Amino acid sequence: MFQEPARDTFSHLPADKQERVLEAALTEFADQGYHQASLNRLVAKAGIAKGSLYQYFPNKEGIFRYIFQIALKSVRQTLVEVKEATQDENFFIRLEKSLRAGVRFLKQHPRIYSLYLKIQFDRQIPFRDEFLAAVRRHAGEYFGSLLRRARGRGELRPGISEPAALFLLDAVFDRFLQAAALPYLDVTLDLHQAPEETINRRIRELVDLLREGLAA
Amino acid sequence: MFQEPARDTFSHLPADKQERVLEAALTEFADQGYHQASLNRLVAKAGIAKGSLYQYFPNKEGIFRYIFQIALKSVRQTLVEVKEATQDENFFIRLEKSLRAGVRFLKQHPRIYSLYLKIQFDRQIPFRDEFLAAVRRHAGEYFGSLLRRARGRGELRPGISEPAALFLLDAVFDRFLQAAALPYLDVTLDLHQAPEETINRRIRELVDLLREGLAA
DNA sequence: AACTGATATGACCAACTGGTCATGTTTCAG
DNA sequence: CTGAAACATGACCAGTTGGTCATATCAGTT
Repeated sequence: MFQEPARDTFSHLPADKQERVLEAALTEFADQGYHQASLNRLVAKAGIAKGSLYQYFPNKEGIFRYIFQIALKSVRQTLVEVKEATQDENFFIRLEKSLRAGVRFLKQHPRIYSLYLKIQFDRQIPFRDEFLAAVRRHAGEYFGSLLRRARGRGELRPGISEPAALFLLDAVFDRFLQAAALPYLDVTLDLHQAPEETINRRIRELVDLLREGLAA
Repeated sequence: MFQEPARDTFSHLPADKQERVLEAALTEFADQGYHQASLNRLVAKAGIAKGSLYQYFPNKEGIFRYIFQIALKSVRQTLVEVKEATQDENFFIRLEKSLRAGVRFLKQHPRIYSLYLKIQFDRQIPFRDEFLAAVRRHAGEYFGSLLRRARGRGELRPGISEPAALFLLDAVFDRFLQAAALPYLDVTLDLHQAPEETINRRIRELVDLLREGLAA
């Protein structure tokens, strides 16, 4: 899917310089999105010359792709870890733990999460479709795997539509993280910058609703 | 919350000219978002001179605010209509009809919906917080009203957390519309440009999950 | 016809963008 | 010590942006 968008020069750089450039790039893209990101600001932040940037990467898009690859790798790793760590537990417990892991990721990597949101809602990012498809595929595989395992163990109500269930989980999960990351996006949960205890209580309430439903 | 961002001159304009300008502005902002929107393109689309635009509005932000007000009014009206039309029906039926109305709105006003998405994920839109708060408040009041009515009639499982339920509804609703409007945003439902019959089936499946839950 | 205030116009401006490139500087093998 | 390849640099470029303004045109009143 991705060919290497960085030049050899970049990989030969001293590690701390690479780090500085990647840090600056991640910050700039996460703060500004793709189009609004300014390479002039980026090089200033990284403390390198404009020309050097073009020795490391072919163009703006190349930098963006490189950053995105790193971000995606980080997400993938987290998903795998949670999946393995909860392998033998009950489905709804796994949901809770997945949500908690998501919130943790978001606090540890706020810029990666912000980058993801930017991609999601800025059409005309080059290759945006590829990027989004990759992320969604990961999420879909993750929840799909959890769902099938749960069904195999008889933890699910028979006859429910798997695509619908997958959609529901993805929607709630995604929105929960958004609400925890951004103000104004949750109606009444006040998740934004809430203490961990509050967040965990909300997670339990939500999973309870998913498990038992709303109806009397 | 909003003072009038358009100049008198604009309101004195012949209706068809106003229409042309507003059409062009809505299209440009919906397609490009706030920052990416180009006033040069806008005036070209509207068929007016650059200077004229600045006779009608004080600046770019003023145009944006004006467009947003119109869009919000349109959303508000739709919500009120659905609410009144379904007043006496069962809560879960109302949910289904709300979702269907949402999808209908989205097909009829794709640019308004796109505008909303753009606002949601572009920090640094001027007064973005005001805008988002206004939208969320409407959604929250709508679902809150439905929920309280349902509880009053004993249609809800006792003891469920209202904020959590509200969050759940808002999340599913919002994501469902997003999935219907954009490709790549739904994992497996394939709502994007799906025929109405498919969409309605998915709505029923989803509401069923919300009603009865996932657990065996 | 003459005057007047509202409206229309597009050349123009400073600021900024992504990207280039001639010219230095550093590194290191022979 | 020499030479050449790798790397660094920032002035520079064409293009675009939001916004201005002197000037022209129009509509309506006297």
